[in-house]
Amino acid sequence: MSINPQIMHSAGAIEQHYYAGDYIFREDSSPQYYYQIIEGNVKLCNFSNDGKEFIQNIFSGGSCFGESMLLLGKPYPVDAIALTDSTLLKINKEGFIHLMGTSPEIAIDVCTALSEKTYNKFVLMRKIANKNAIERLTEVMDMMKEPWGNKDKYSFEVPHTRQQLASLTGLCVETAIRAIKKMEAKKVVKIRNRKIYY
DNA sequence: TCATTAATTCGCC
DNA sequence: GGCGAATTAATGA
Repeated sequence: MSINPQIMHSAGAIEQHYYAGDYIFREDSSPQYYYQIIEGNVKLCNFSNDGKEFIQNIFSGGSCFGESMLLLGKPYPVDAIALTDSTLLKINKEGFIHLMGTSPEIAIDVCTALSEKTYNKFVLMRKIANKNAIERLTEVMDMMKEPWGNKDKYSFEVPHTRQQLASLTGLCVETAIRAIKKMEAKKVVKIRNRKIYY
């Protein structure tokens, strides 16, 4: 669910390239753009004072982000960081509002994308609360696997490091690793070359 | 290829 | 469960 890149271009959107680790925007800064990913992966996250991070969300090609804060006019509550080298399409507030005004389809697409993210957030929050490490990781992997066509066991290679999985679930790395090993023993996942298959 | 850095794992408390 | 150290993989010169 995202806006046709050509339409965005004609409305004044610009492409911007980011290298892995680059900040796209920072917490507390003021929202300027609607972003759509052409290529690459982006995470939205927070860092606590002691340096630990909590990943709110990870987006890949075709996804968009920043729309909720753009219209709200409040400072960003998260950092956005490129996980891989990424190309993004961004459009400023005026252009974005204009686009929404010219086409009901686009407005609906944007709303749908936003709803989807909100929905996933709710699901994830509910699953992550009050559960042990194994269950949290299972839920996160379920959500990541869902858009993947192949539902077979072990068909899905988890595209994140253990660090990232831990940051997504609010666990520490060691706990995540221990849980993943138990999951392997229970035949929930398979590990090959440190890659996790679910 | 070697050196540096990041990720993972393990032992210990 | 968390800390520090050891091991392994990835990255860059």
